[in-house]
Amino acid sequence: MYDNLSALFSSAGLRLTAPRRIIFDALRRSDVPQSIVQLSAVCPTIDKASIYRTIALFDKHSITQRVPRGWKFLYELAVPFAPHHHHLICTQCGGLTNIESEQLETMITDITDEHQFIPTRHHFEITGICNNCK
Amino acid sequence: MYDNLSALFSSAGLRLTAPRRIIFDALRRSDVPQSIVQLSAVCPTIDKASIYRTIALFDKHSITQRVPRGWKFLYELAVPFAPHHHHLICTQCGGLTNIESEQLETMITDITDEHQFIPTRHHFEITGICNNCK
DNA sequence: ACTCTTATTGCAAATAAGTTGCAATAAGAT
DNA sequence: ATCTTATTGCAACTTATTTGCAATAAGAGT
Repeated sequence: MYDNLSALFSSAGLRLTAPRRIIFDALRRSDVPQSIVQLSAVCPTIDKASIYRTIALFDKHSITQRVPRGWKFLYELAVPFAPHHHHLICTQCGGLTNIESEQLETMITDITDEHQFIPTRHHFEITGICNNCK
Repeated sequence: MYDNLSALFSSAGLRLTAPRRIIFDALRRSDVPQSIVQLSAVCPTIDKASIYRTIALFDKHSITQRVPRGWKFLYELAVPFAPHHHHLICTQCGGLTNIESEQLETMITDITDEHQFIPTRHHFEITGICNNCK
């Protein structure tokens, strides 16, 4: 499974080190996006500076993607390490539901075509009250 | 025009003070979302702490909305102080195009209905290369 | 208009978040 | 096995955000 990562890294002149593997695993193990603080707690052997550097690196190479949540960002694995998806966020329980929408993806093409815009990424999320909490 | 604000504030037991008016005006004057640092620069008479407190307040009362940009958040007026819209963001020039999409709004209803979810807000943006930059 | 109550401000200090320089370490190529 | 150099941990540092508190000023009541 690191084959993808390994290839990706070496083609970019980067090394697949223990800290990077640990952080990658922590992200893969979790079913919800993680904050820097959470990652730092889950990976106590790794220095805070390295966590920042690693996330910045992952982000730069699109291994992870930022998820805005409240006043902070969370991080989760991106395609191809996780399926492409979006979030339904419950403001009551904080619960998170992953959604996929073919319709959304085609809509993006419509919009970008209209504006002669070449899309490279997009972000979509809906906030509200989930079924359990209402 | 402050009538809206004024009513909104007093109904929440809040006071429409000079700093709040100044920050509100700064946001309304600008056609693009503003960072805390920018707001602070544009409103030099207002203490940084007050800017944070005011934005937190505006956010809480949905007067403004957060726009994630890079590793930071920007702020812009929300409905009903500005028309509901989304962003096309050019990674080359940093340019920002506002978009509206009826299709998107109806799609949200479809998705939330399916998940028995009550939507209160949503966020959507597309990143890529604009017509001028390609 | 004047007074009173108290929400709000500015200031300064404190805490938290994120960055950087550098010597030591360890990938991965040869 | 050796060598090169990307990467790490550490500590110091800068920047961002929060908090306590006395002074100020909205806005309600008179």
